[in-house]
Amino acid sequence: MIKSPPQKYNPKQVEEKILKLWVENNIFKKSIDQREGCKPYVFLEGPPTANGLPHPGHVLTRVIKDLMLRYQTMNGHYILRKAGWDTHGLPVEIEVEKKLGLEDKQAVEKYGIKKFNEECKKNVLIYENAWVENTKRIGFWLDMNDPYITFKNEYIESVWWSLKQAWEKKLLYKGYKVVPYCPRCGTALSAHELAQGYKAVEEPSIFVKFKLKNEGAYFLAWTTTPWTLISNVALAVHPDEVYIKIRYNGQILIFAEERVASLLKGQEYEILDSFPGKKLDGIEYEPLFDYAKPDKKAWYVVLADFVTMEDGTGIVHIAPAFGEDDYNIGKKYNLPVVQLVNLDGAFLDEVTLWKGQFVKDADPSIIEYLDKCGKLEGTHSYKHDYPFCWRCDSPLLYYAMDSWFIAMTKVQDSLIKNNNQIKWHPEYLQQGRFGDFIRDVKDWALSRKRYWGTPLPIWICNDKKCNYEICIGSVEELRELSESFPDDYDLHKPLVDELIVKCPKCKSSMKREEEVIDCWYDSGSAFFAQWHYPFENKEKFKNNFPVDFISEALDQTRGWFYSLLAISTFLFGKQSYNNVLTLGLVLDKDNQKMSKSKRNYVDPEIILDNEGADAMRWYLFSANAPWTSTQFYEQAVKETLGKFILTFWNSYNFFTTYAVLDKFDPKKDMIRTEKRQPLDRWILSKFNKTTSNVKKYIKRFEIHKAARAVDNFVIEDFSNWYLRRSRKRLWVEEKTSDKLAGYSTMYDIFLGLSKLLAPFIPFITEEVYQNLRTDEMPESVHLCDYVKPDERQIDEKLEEGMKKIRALVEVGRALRSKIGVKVRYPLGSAIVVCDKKVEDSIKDLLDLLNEEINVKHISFERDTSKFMTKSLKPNHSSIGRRLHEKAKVVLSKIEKMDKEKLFEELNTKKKFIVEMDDEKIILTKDDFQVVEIEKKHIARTETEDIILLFETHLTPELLAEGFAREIVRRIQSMRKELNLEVEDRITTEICIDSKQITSLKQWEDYIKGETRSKQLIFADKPIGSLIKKWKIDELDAEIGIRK
RNA sequence: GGGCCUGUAGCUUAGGUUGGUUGGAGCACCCGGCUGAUAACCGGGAGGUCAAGAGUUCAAAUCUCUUCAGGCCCA
Repeated sequence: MIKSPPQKYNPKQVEEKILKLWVENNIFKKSIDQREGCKPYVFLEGPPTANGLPHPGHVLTRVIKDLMLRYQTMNGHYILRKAGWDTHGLPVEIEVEKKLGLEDKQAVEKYGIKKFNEECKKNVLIYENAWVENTKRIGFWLDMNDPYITFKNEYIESVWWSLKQAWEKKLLYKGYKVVPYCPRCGTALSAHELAQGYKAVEEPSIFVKFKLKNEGAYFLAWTTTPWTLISNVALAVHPDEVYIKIRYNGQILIFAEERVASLLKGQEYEILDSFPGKKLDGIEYEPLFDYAKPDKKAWYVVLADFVTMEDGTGIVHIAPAFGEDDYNIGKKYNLPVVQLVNLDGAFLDEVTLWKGQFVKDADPSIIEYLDKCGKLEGTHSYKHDYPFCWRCDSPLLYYAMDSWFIAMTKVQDSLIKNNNQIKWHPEYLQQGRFGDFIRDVKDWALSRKRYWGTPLPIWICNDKKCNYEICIGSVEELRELSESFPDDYDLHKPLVDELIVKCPKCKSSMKREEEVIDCWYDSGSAFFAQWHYPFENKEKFKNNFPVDFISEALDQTRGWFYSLLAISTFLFGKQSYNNVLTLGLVLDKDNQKMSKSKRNYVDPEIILDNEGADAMRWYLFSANAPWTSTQFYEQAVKETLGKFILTFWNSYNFFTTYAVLDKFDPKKDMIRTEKRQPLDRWILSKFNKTTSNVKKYIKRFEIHKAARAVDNFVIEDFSNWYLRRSRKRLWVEEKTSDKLAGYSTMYDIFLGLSKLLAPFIPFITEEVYQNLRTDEMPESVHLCDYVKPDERQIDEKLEEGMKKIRALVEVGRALRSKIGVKVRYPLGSAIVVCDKKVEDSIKDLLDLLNEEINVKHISFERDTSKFMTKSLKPNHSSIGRRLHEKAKVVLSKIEKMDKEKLFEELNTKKKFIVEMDDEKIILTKDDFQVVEIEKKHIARTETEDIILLFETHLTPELLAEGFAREIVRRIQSMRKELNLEVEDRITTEICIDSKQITSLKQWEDYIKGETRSKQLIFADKPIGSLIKKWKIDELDAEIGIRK
């Protein structure tokens, strides 16, 4: 039996009740299990980095995932939803360092790597709990009992297996590469990490003079990093650009011709010589400093294409240890790599003047020194973007370091091919940002010189003669090679480094490469490592690869989306996902990115408590296209709650209130669709159309359009028109078949809506469904099949007619407002002027029009002639052009005349004479325009192809009826004030002018019926439990009512 | 610095592929109405340099270019 829900909707209360219902009845599990054996729709959860609390951005990705998964489940797919946690990486380490007060890597090692990593592991779990709670609260159904966790032995083992695959395919190699390096964190940064830390800075840049070895001339070079000058080994020029030798300020300088104009603007100099850059090849110069003791030939000019003429002098100083271009050119010319900086970013001891100083801090002192030695030509402050460590904010150094790489460049063709198999949403990312990235793919710098991460499983023989290298791909392999491998093991540092591993070749001991790997590799392995493949679940993996659907925010494009594709490409030669939905970022009210430091961050918990998960979800779905950024603030969610969720709830409440009074039983009382009213069939038609649109939109991931389609249906069609027009049907006392038809329709719609909306707003729909379902139906809305549009119920002609009726109501109300007759007073008649086709489409719906605009009678006409008279309007331009200054007088005379008579006169006599003081002016038809005006007591309006006319004269009968309604309305508002139940009966007493009593008596039955009055008494002193004095227009009335 | 995305009323947005009557809604605001319909509903009003500029065209919010602002990514 349908129950009457609480009037007021309390989101938190309802949602918590539903959460409990799901847990107690195991609904989530049932929703998966009941689809076992159905076609899978494979989902892969992008593991959140568990280093902070969930914020609105995470909520967006998680509810979008949930929507798609619930939708696909209801559409009959079998979906596993394994949760995952990304647990490794520098962010975790940084936080633990802060917590333990450890300043740098030395401090970590002193503290003990074992204890440190244990702390990291614990720290990650603290946040996990907050995430689990949030996930549940927003209604994201995800299997969090059996998540994949990147720090687990099984996960690491799978990752090792994949690395061994790379090793065997000769894709894993050790290289020497200039990488952005954070001296504070003691590690190189990956490209994705680097990208997060660029900041605009203003730094000194300097012009430095390098003296030629055999000539009293100087090369003028320019640099923004003075500290690298100490490790300088060469100068680079562009081979094809023109260089000049000039005399300036008493000295001879060499630099690019193109730079002269901007460098020596307005100053005097003498050009001595001019030649292409390649002429300078090999010319030696004197080093600036003598700290470096290079083992190879150094300090000469080299040729390089990367030298630009955009800034500087066209001569670039080369320090191979501190720049990627520098390193590459150094390799080409066999230049020495002079490295005078240690891993903390400080100068080595041999740099006596600055030893131990952080290089960036030494810049000013180096500049001062160069100046003193006369090697400085000038300084110039320079604005550019410089990378900083995204975690600790230290300036990064470009630093030549050994590192392990995966040779992505070797599988580039396959990457491109696989990318083309993926369906990207939005599409432009495929060949745009992502396509560009892989067309210019670089080898993946995999290793990190840190502690908390998947250890790189590469061991090298300690015997220098043997030097054998192995990559271990399983625990079993490691166990076999190592002495006393423990039963209770943890595949992290320090255990992996403490194992005594025997070289399979020479039996000497081996040492592991000490690095851990980039945690992006961890998460990019999820598609196989979540199953501990290939050690377990081979079948499961096979059935779940490639996955059908992943979705994360836009910033993952070159992060997780890339690492997933990169790994599956070199492992399996195939893409690991078929559809990717990229989500826009969540911004604050002012379009700024949410960040902790700006404090523009809304705590989702507050909104969940105040407005609820459904309102939050609906806002996120409907506000914007998923891939565009969305502003998020509480007021926005509040509006969503008021506008959509509460409208839905209140309509539902309206229906159930009456359905309960009448004991409506969906099993017995349903009226067949064909026997219902046009209004019923119309809303069913609209519902089915909406359903079909929703499915169409979701297929294209146009979630916002799907949500807006339902939003419009619920608010405009269902609540504001269907229910509004159905109210009177439910007020009838008896259980008429029309009333039951109304209930049947409302029941159909609410049950349909609960399913249609279940993936979007899972809580309130469940609440509605639970109340409406019969015993034969599934126990939860989330165990139902999704609604399928019923084409037979779509009736285009009916929809067209209703559209016209609604348009007529709109202009009709406007017209009433214009003529100033309140809707309460009925008008005698309305005339609809239209063609036969339109008449046919609306004639069955006229009751609706009638009730809205309150007329006694509606009739059709084909034209307006009966209700209009023709009249004239002077044609100002014709009269003015002919009569000039007299026009004004003529026009004012015409203005005073009876235009209708004028029209007749002009029609019969073809001319019209205006008498002036001294002349007669003849006006003809051309001087007028014919206009039609309404006859007396007729008002006119129109919409598209229909004209609507009102007979506006109010007869005493009409006035009496209107007045009766005035009285009814007062009594109703008093009933409301007394908080009476709808079915309560009352006694009403009225004191009013005797003339009005007569007219009211004609409407006594009506008044009694409408207000459920047993008695209507006209008394001088009304009594009752509520007595009120009213002023109705100019009349005084006093009304008393009592139960 | 480069690539991509976005910019429409105070706020949130539709329309933009396919150029074509007066750029359409909602919230908020003002006036009026209706109400046993709620945080509702209905009618009217005010509010727009469609970010700015230029170009193509008979015609540009829509196409092209430039600039500006915000965002993302890359250096």
